Amino acid sequence: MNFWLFKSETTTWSWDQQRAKGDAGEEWSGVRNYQARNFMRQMRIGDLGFFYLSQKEKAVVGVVQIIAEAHPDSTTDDERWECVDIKAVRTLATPVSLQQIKSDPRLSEMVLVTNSRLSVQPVTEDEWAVICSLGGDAPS
DNA sequence: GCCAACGTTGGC
DNA sequence: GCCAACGTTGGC
Repeated sequence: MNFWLFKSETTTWSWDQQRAKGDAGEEWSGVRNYQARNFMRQMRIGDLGFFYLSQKEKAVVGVVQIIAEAHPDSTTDDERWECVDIKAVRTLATPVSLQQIKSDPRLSEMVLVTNSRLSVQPVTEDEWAVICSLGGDAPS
């Protein structure tokens, strides 16, 4: 089991929209960055991820699960781009802000901190547990 | 709204 | 294959 982080903006794709898709989930389409795509290729069904909102909220707000492994991105004919499907699993009791993440020494190596522009990124098991704890959630 | 960091493109 | 120019992202 691996852990990931998906970055979105409320104005583009909100947590409410993601949750409204229910167990059917939705394609994480539109990624046009090789590093991000390569991480998606490594994802397996059942892996968990955080849903992070950049720009306005700047906080981890929920947990998602991979429900389909990498496949062609339906929003382009360009064969280079692939995406996975994810579904919302639960909302964190308390959103974990970027400020909190940056100020916590246990999270200083997070990709969110060291490479803030990467939109799909890996999260270590330790980082996963810390953020779940800060969010008032059991780390499962 | 600004700007630093980063990725991509294209000329050589 | 290098690198300058350009575009985009995202925190502040």
